[in-house]
Amino acid sequence: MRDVADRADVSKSLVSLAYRSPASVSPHRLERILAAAAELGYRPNRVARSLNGAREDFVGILVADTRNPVLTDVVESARATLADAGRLGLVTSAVLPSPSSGSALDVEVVAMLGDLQPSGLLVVGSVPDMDRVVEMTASARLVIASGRPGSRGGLATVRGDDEVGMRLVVDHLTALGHRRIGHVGGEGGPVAAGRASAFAGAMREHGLDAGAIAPSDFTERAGHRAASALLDSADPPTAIAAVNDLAAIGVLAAVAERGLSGTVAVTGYDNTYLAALGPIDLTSVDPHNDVIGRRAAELLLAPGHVPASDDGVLVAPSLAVRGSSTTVV
Amino acid sequence: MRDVADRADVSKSLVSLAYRSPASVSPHRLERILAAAAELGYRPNRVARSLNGAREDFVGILVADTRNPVLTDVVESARATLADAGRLGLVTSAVLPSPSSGSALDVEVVAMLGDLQPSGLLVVGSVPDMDRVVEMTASARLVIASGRPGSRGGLATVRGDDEVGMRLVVDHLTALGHRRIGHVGGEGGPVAAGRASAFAGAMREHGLDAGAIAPSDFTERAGHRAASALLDSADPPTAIAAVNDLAAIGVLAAVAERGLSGTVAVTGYDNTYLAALGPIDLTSVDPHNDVIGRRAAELLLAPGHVPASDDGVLVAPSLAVRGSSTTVV
DNA sequence: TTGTAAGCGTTATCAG
DNA sequence: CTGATAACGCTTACAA
Repeated sequence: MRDVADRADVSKSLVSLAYRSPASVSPHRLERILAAAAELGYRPNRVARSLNGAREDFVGILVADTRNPVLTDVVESARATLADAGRLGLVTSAVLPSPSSGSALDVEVVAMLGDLQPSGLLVVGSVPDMDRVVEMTASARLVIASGRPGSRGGLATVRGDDEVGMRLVVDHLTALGHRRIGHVGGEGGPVAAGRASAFAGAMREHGLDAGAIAPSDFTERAGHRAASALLDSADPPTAIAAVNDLAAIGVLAAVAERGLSGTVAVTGYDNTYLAALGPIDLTSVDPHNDVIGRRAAELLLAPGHVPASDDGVLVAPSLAVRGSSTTVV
Repeated sequence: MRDVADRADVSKSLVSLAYRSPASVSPHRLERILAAAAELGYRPNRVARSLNGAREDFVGILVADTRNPVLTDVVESARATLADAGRLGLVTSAVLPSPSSGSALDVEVVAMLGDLQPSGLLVVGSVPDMDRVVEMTASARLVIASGRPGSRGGLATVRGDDEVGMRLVVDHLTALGHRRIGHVGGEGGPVAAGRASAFAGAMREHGLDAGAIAPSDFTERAGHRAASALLDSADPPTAIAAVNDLAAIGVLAAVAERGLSGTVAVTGYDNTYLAALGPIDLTSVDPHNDVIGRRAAELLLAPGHVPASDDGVLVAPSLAVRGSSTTVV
């Protein structure tokens, strides 16, 4: 910085000022400063900036699971929104596989991010030990996207409206004439639990029996097993709504094994690119992850305090109808 | 740090030393220091550490595409290896979608990472503008995993051996009796080009004609179109080796549309979880991304200079045989 | 606008 | 092991 100042024949302070508030530097000196910087290949050191108390002008993005396509969709959309606003988004992976509980917060990474003093923090997905995160990044405005519903009160949250999503599914299936509809899911975390109860609620709204819920988590194998149980029961459903796309693929296999393809309708959830693949062709609820990411980034960018309503922002999903649910009963 | 020193009744210097080389601090003082730190909730500020010239004891991981499952597999494996060695791995997304060329280096992120003075840098995938990256992170030892083959000379590289991979495919298919084998791929970058020429080489080794290469990139749609061209030609192949799993899924669809399922063998590449899905059941080359990630991390961890052989480290793949290629001709 | 000086939290050096 | 001091690259406050 001193070199730039010398070359531009101004003071070190003015160089600093030139980057932080260019407007308050006279145009001709500003130009000289930027020219000198360009010649010297100078750019302000962001780390040094972070060292003094002031919050830095960037947003940290903490991802719970880098392999989950739902989360990476949200992340990329948020990042693009931040970039459009000229704000840097630093994505980091927050979770490390642990021998004991399967996965744990990567404390070191979060600590480092906290030391960087980001002005905002976007947590994408369900990160363990949120209390720790909040504590270590106290400087930042916090928004959670696609996280555990209602895990921590008082935190701003943006997520898909699973109530509406499941209602779309049940509306669609009943419109096709289905009455005996099963659900495969409910296990593996609060998201699954929420979708199961949303399913039950939607069924009741239609005056239908919501008893046929076969426990499954988010995996293909579990979906297959749960669907097998439903299909082999005394009163098998004519349609099955799965908790996500992967489980739905397991359901499709169970249906195919019984020669029921095209007879039993199947739906997934999340509308990942899996659902659109030719051999799969799965009707699925699209939570609009891009919108979730964008809204979350906008909350972080907005001036003032982040509104921390209890429910948070709910993004309305839509239904992507495909071949797996075209049978009319 | 001063507070900890006071509480533990030692000098500030010793607290610093306690964290950087615990062995050189007498056990009983060390214990007192750690106890004081725990009570005060103190941890060394990593950012302040990075500010003075010395390289920091962590590795930055730059990912070219967070949505590419091949790359995230490599990243997670590298991260786990680093964690086992007690080394922090900070994953960041290096590429931002750009209006012009589709995607561009996120210079700000790389600059920030460079300012953090990582001791090592792992670049996963093909990142644009590597010269820029090298320049901005001069402090770090650099290793590239799963990157463009031979893009930049003199850089340490770890990647899958596509020569061997394609030979495994052709060996497998010829063992099943196939003679007319087509390839779908060759477009979309140097990886595709390399696989296409590896395919041609393997065919020649078997004394077969390698002429049937239909241009396709890594997408399902392109795979479908290319396979359609092959299958509708005068002398259609009895087996098709695709450049990756997604293109292979397009190939499967083209095969199915012509009522040739079970007759025409299909193989993919990368052995992503797609290939293992029930309705897809695709034979695929497994590049062992976990090994690639681990080897890359080990290069970074090893003492001394990173060996920068021109070819770099080649990891031998294996073949995951599934239903899509069980037909015996 | 300028120049000066203090401060951010650490590490490094060095004489005691 | 201590204590003091300088340095890392920047921001900020203040007096000129």
